[in-house]
Amino acid sequence: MITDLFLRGRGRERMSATDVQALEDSVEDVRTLGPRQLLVERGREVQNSTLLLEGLMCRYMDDREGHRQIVAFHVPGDFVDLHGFTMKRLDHDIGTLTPVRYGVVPHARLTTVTESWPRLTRLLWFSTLLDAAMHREWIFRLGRLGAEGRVAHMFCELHARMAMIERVTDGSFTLPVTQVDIAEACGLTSVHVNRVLRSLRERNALTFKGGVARILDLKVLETLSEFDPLYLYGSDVELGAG
Amino acid sequence: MITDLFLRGRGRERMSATDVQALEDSVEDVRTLGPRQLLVERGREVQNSTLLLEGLMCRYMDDREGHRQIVAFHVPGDFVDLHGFTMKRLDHDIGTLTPVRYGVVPHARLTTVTESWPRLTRLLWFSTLLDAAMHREWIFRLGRLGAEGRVAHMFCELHARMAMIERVTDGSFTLPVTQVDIAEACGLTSVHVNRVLRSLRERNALTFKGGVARILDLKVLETLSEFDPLYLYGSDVELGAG
DNA sequence: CGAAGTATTGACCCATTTCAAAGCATGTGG
DNA sequence: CCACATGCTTTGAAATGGGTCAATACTTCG
Repeated sequence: MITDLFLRGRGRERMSATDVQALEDSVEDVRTLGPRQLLVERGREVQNSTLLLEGLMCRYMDDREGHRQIVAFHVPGDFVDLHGFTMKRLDHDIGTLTPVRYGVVPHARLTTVTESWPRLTRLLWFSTLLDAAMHREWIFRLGRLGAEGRVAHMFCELHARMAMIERVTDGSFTLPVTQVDIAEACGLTSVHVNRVLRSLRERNALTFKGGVARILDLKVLETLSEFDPLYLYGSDVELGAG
Repeated sequence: MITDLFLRGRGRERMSATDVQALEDSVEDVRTLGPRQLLVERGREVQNSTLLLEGLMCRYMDDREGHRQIVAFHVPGDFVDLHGFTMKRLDHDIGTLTPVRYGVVPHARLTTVTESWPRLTRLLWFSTLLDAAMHREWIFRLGRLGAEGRVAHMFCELHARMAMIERVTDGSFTLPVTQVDIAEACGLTSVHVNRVLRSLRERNALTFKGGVARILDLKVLETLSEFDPLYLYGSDVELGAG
């Protein structure tokens, strides 16, 4: 099943067989792309949405001097640009961090879904709102946390998301990003990220080396970052009849 | 028409008469609430969504020590917690800044909308994605802009949104918030907001006094904040057949 | 008139940035 | 298999933007 990881742990389990089938049928094609490639460019009109199957992607905005702000990370199972379905043009770029495999979902098929499968429609809608909830959490961490809290928060969130798709073994997971990427997500400089990572290592809270993150003390990380995973689950999805 | 301001300038104009009617019919009741009141509490289950008709509201998250991060402002015409429809429990609080008048929209009626009015459904979905686009812009401003840029950005955004609902006269609009509120939205202290406002005044860019904002030089504000209103319009809303 | 919230200003402090240099992998071509 | 380039990480020293603390003034409202 191509869509196996979509909303894993957050409503997928309660999808009806017909809804699962309708979702599967919406995927027209599966493609691959290399690392550090641009998939969708800001302002360009889009006709398809992208279901990430394997690899890491991110969404970002560059400022006038080319400084980058990453606004979201995406892991397998994420509908990376489902918002493009109703927005048509995006306000940001979307690129790969690693080599990826992804499903192509034409907007025409999504229109059909909204016309025939109201319950699946609400679930797709819900999945875009989970992204919005993550955005809010990022606003909080940038607005209210210091450097250690921000970095800790990023690792807490990715740890939780990776765990949902069974990508965590023994507190470790592959995260093939650089310290520059972390800086661009946390609103810091890479120099300072380096110092923060050292400090977290010295606290025995976290190691990050060679693209592998190992959580040593989740409690400490959660305390530092005031992390509460509630926002990742959206508590109860209302599937309802339909 | 109660829903007159909903998506004004961003797709409302192209709604069919039946869609407008269906939206009107979804409003069960109109209520009022005083200033600085909590309307929806984080984690509490919600059964209705709120269409703001008059006044100002905001959404916010408090940290462990009670420091507040505002994650969104809402002006008349905004569906403040439409995301509650599929999320059921919110990850943040919602409160009023001024006295407000608002429409109550039961989720049961929204379920009916998704079952009978796919085009209206897509439009409602789109409106929640506009909020997400604003979130991303806030992430950018907190992650990449200095204090002046952040405050300038906030005023640029509110100016544009107020203009869409015809609340701007001669570059001025009512914005009954304190410097503390601005600080809580921009990730600054109120002391520093005060200094930034003085600096913007001395640049002849903006005055903010007694709850009234007057834009003196939008160009300067836009340059300082790298503001581009693209994200507020979503350019073309895909209404499609329906 | 007094109280409480809000705005303003000054002085000092510190977290993070900036600038600069060096160390370490990784990969490519000769 | 070495030479060299490139990109990532690490560390140090100096500079700075914004925070913190503290005092005073202004406004609104009971």
